[in-house]
Amino acid sequence: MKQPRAKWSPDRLSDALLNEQNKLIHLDPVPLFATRNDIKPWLQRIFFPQGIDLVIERSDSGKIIFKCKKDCGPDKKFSCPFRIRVTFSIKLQRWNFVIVNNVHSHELKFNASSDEYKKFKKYLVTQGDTQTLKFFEEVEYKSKMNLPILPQKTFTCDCGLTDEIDWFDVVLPRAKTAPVTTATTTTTKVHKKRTTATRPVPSRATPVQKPPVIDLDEIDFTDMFTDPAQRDCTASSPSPPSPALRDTYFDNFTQYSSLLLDDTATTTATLSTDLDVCFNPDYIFNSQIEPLTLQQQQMKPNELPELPEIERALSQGDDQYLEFLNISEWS
Amino acid sequence: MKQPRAKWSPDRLSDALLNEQNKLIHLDPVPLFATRNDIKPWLQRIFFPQGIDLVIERSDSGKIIFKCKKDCGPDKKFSCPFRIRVTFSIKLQRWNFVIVNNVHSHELKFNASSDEYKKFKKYLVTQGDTQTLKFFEEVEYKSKMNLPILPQKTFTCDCGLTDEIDWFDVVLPRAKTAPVTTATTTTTKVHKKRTTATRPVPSRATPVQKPPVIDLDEIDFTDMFTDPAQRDCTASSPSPPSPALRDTYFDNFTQYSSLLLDDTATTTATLSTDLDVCFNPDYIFNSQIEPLTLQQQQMKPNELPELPEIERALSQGDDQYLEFLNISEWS
DNA sequence: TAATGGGTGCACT
DNA sequence: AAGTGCACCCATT
Ligand SMILES: [Zn+2]
Ligand SMILES: [Zn+2]
Repeated sequence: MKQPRAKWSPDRLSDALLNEQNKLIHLDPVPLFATRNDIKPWLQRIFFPQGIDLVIERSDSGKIIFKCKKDCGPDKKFSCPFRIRVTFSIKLQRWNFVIVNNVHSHELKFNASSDEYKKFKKYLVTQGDTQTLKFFEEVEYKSKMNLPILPQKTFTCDCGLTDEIDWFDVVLPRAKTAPVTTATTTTTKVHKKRTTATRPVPSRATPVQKPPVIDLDEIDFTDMFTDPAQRDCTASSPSPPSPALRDTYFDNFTQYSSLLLDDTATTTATLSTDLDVCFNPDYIFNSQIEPLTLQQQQMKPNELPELPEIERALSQGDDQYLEFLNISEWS
Repeated sequence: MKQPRAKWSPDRLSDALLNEQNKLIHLDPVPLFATRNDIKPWLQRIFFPQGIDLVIERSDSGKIIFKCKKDCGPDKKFSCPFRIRVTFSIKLQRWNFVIVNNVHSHELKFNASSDEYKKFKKYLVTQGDTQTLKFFEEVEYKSKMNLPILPQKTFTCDCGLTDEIDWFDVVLPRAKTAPVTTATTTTTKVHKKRTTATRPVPSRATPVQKPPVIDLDEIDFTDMFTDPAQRDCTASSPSPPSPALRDTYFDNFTQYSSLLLDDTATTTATLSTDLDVCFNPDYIFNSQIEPLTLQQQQMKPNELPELPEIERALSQGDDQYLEFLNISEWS
């Protein structure tokens, strides 16, 4: 495992794409797929809203390589390096999803007239997936109205502490390398500045090594305990959160950070409730053959636990990964 | 129709490939094909013995573009320009075969271990085409023995009039441009020198603008009327022709040349009897729906002449083969 | 399948 | 980020 690797839940895809431009992004958890043919639609379900039109570059019974569809004129778009490598693990009896080269040589723009998109919608009709169809009706509407498709929940702080703030712009492992005290301080700083400073988000079309952005989804637990079945994936464009709500965000975030940094904590439930792609968890976790375990059934989908990589590495004794995380001294 | 175009019967493929390197080669007549899938094996049947391993570059319901299979390492073989364009004519309700860019960027060598060839043989088994299977057994044998696969019936003359001789190296159109008198003289010259002068033929791997060769098939009508059913495509290596037979060859050639050069001649029937690829006309003209013409039925394919290897070696100056035969002084 | 040229998705090898 | 054989496409006239 030479290249830096980060694991992200697919329902936090936006954050993964924004924040891990120089790493392999391991998407996990993913559903079990009845057949190879179900994989592409599942990916399209989450990548179309990102403005990424996927096609298969190469495939066989144990592997599918996806890339961006070429839709431009002659060599207008140099070959885009973005890839998604989906491989079947015989040992684990499941498909692994890894995003490779998370950069693009072109603009990311949803295109409702795309050929792939039409085929995708046909597939949804075939599957009777009205939920997703409704969701994409909204996507098309936003696209036509020239509105942002994804809830734009990120903003930046120009307080000068961006680099420190950036520590929070991660899943767990990197946070471990920062002293708790610094993190706390930074959090406070962000909290104080958050309503005064805004800044345009850099274009996703060009690689950004250290995007100075903070994704508030990290701390957005607002609807954590609402019924997943009630979730409204067709909600219209998000409005800016109220100052009170933002305070809640940051309070939650602070708590969450503390929890994560507390090595005495035994629970690893992260209570991820990201709605970046307005996800329908039923679709993601439930759409395939394998029945949910009792434990899974009892959990509300948006409470599904996400094991931090560090937890996995520790439990599995993955020394290589621990060394990569630079936490060999961790105790 | 901008590019020069020449029409050749597929059973004279060797001549066409040798002599028309800067023209479109229209193969005609061809059988009627029941389905699109029958086209590739038919082409392979005649191009494998040429050392050309064909694959489909692009196809749809009304078109198949063939090119040489790439079997070399990375960019060792620059892309070969050779193409065969097969298109369905709605008007004529038949498939048209046109060879485009009759040059190659690589050696032409029969490869019995080729993947395409294996599939081709499977197809033959499927079709129960034992005749062709037997033929290719012979091809494989010759290949393994490092013997020339095609009857090499062309030879050259070093009398210094090669360029003029070249005028005969055509089907009808080009011959028209040469004065009859010159042509006649040249023919005589060739006749007198034929057993004394040899010269190596340039490799077919590189384009040859004016190959200084004369194809004796032009004049070989020897066995034109023998029974086709008797033809033996598996005949063992040919023995040298008798001097009398050689004289017949040249007499026929003279007659034929005169006919071609006579611009008052209205018929373009070439009475092709070429056996370059040890052809079974039944396969070519009969394997499909279309019945043989009366004229075709009256021709007796298996008496079509096959010139001995030694003749070819002499004519082409194939020193390697002559040395193998140890007959460099043969007269 | 008007004729004729090319792009590219993607599974085979 | 296998390389390529092949076919589903589209564009122009
Ligand atoms: Zn891209
Ligand atoms: Zn070639």
